[in-house]
Amino acid sequence: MTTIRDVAKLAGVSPSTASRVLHDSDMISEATKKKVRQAMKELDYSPNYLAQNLANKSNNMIGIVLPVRHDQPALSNNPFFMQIIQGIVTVCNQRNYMVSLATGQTDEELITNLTTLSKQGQINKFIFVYSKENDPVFDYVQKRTEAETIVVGSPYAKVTKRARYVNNDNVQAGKDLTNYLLKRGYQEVAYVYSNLSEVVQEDRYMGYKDALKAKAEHLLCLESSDQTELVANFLETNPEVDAFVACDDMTAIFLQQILTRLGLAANAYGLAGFNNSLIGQLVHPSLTSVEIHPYELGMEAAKLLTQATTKNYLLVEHTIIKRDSTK
Amino acid sequence: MTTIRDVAKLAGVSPSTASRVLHDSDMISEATKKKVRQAMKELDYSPNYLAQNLANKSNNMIGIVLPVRHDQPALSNNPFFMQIIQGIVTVCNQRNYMVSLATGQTDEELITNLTTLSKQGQINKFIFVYSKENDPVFDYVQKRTEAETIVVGSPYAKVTKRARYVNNDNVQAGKDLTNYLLKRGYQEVAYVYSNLSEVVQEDRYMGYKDALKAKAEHLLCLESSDQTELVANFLETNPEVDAFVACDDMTAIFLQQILTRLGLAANAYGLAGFNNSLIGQLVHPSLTSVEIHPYELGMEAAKLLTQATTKNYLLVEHTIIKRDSTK
DNA sequence: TTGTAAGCGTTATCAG
DNA sequence: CTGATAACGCTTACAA
Repeated sequence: MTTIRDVAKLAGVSPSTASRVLHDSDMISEATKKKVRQAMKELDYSPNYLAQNLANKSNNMIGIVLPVRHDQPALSNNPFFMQIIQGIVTVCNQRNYMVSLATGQTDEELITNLTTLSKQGQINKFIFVYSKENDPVFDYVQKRTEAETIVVGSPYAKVTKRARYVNNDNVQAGKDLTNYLLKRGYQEVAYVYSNLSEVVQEDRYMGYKDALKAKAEHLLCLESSDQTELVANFLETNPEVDAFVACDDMTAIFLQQILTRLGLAANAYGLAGFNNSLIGQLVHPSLTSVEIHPYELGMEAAKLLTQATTKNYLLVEHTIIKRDSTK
Repeated sequence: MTTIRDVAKLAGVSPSTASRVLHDSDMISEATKKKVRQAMKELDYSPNYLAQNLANKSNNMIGIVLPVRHDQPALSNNPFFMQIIQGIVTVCNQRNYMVSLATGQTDEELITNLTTLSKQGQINKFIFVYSKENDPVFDYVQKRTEAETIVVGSPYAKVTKRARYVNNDNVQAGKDLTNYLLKRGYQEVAYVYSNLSEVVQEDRYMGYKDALKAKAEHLLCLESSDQTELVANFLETNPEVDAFVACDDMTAIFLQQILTRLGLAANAYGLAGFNNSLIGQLVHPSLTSVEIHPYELGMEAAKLLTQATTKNYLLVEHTIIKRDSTK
């Protein structure tokens, strides 16, 4: 391992000078900067973060908090962890931050792990990649630690300087998607959800309602692709409906399967979902969906933590991906 | 932040003694151990890893290598990243290892990031959570670094002490699943795949073939739920087929959709997949599938790296989850 | 069995 | 502008 002393020696300067060059201090002459940088290159030097952090009492680590293992809702609510994480990691790598992970089997275990991470003085910046109501883990971090926190997802708690959010504008997305269907010529659009008590589904529903204006609302609650009867009844009671906005792609696909099973043609109804999941692209007819850009969500969350900023609530754009399921 | 000096002072010993107690050295008397531990408890002390690692020139960090962002195949091949990662993190947290992440937009960027991590002397243990043929990133780590590596997935390269694997026995799983269908009374089982050049699909196919023994093989290549014609033709040419083993749940679901579209009853054919994906449970009829225990895969990978062991190839058990799609 | 002191690689303070 | 020196928190010879 080559250290900053080696660099200094080769460049014929003192370690402190070399250190200053490393940080591009403006109290160093261009001449020596050149010399030192040359030496760094020759020795293929890269600084030791452990030592840097120890000396600085700083730390360039951010912790990603994953949902606990058995938290099915949190896990399935958000099929984009990987992409969010990739976004976070990309930004952090660029900015020379290390990314560490924390999770556990249970809330208690996760809290213990987070405490350890935070007490060791290693990490005082966390990104929660899930968002859920009354999360004891989140509450703990807020109350018992000094850590700065970003949540990716819908805010359940109050937004503060120490608890900031990166999210999509789900209300707007719901509105946009519904309007898109209306513009495509569909007359009566229904909203399909699985659990309205989830903020995301609720937000998208608000947007849907908003887009309808004078038009009548049609609501269908669908939890699996088993519920053929339920859908048949719905179609009978709501014969005017000619399109569906589903709260997510999975729900949309369940509906699609049921419609097929009911013997309806592929394009009998307009159908659109959210999240632009892989499976939605491959299904027949391929599903129009709202891309929510999870990668960008992750990037923004990481940026918020790695730079001075006043923002504490940040919205990431969405995009409607038009496919065959909407005429 | 409370340091080991604080502990030592409170316990009335020297820092080195306190340090020794921290590591349960056997050259310290039980009496002083007790005193020191008491002090640690009182002060709620926990050691600073940065300092420990710096002093030790050791490092208790392992790096998880994610596929690069645009590597769709690697990403969709493996819908279990999150669970694998949770397994890894759980074990590492228990054993006081930190987990760090690396990824990038491109192979080059990822390689740069890994080099940095490794040169800084921070990390010399990596877990690749994806496995792919001729991966330049993997090759780089093998050839240019001293790092120990574990790959979760099918080995593409030679297994060595420095490149170890944790995987399922996919051949056996293919065999087991096919045999299960045969035992259920299905007579002629077909294998459905999307790309046989992927080791996983190929392995499962080998197992399928193995289970058939005297029986005839039937192969169907299906890439999306669009291909209604293709399936109709297949059924015509292979009228004796009464069940399908699909290379994964997604493929199974595509087939299920097409069969429905062809007007066939839900249980006209037996159908089973692999991976026990969420969507397979919710689909109608719910899908029999092989659970491959990704969480355990992650745990085993982490164990391999955090304890002395001679094993360099480890198989994790699979389980057939029986649902409605197989009578 | 315990304490002293040097050192891990870096940075910050203070002199020059 | 640059260089010595002490310090970050911990470990480990070496000494006692």
